[in-house]
Amino acid sequence: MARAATTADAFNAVAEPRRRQILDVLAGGERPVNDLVVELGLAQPLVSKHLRVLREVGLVEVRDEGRQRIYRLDGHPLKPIHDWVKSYERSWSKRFDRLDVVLDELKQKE
Amino acid sequence: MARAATTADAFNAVAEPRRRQILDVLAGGERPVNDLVVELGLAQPLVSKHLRVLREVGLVEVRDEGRQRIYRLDGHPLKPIHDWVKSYERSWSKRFDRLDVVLDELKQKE
DNA sequence: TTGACATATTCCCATATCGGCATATAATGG
DNA sequence: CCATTATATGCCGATATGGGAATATGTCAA
Repeated sequence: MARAATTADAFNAVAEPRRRQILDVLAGGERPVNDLVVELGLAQPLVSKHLRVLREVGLVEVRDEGRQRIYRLDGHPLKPIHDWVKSYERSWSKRFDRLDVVLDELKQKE
Repeated sequence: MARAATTADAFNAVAEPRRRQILDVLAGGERPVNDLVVELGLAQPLVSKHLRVLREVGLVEVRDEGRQRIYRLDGHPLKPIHDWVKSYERSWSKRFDRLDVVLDELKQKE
């Protein structure tokens, strides 16, 4: 056995910076491939490949329009990431730090 | 040029399921390596390697205690992930769907 | 010191990945 | 049909990766 496939889920799809860039552009509205190529300054085949990965995990959808293919964002697959990360929010949030202090004090008084 | 390093940031560190498992266990409190080995049922060297990646991105910290090394969670590096993903929340949240409807209606009335 | 325990590191393999280049496929305009 | 435009795919090379096995390092206990 060897390395496990990594492009098979949203966590991995999004771990690649260029794919996040693509999503960030698409967040501003749907785009044909060439717009992405221009905006990101990447080679066209590279963009197509990244789009493929994003498609396979459901983060983008395509629609044919003449000879163009319009890509649109679908953020649903990001929800599991959001949920997982959110459970660690106490680690960095000042709000939670203060809450911990209060809870500790309460515990002292018991 | 070729493949870019992927274990160098939190996005990638966390893209590996077993590393998320490790963090999930550590979320319950600090642990020596062997506890992780037992709880996750992984080979010890493998756990040490994953811990190394997590250490390098700052997601865990170590403390020596006798012949054990106690690992502790530090969630701070997760904040950028949280922030990035959060900006896509409208994509899946029903709340935001309803907000969009309201905003569209307001726009109609102008 | 010696031996047992706890952890990290090294070497190796199989494979997944990103990027470049060339090429295939597909739709359109003439 | 042909040329052009738009996109996807295939192949290749370099390298990163996860896991296994063996071994190194480090610490304590007797």
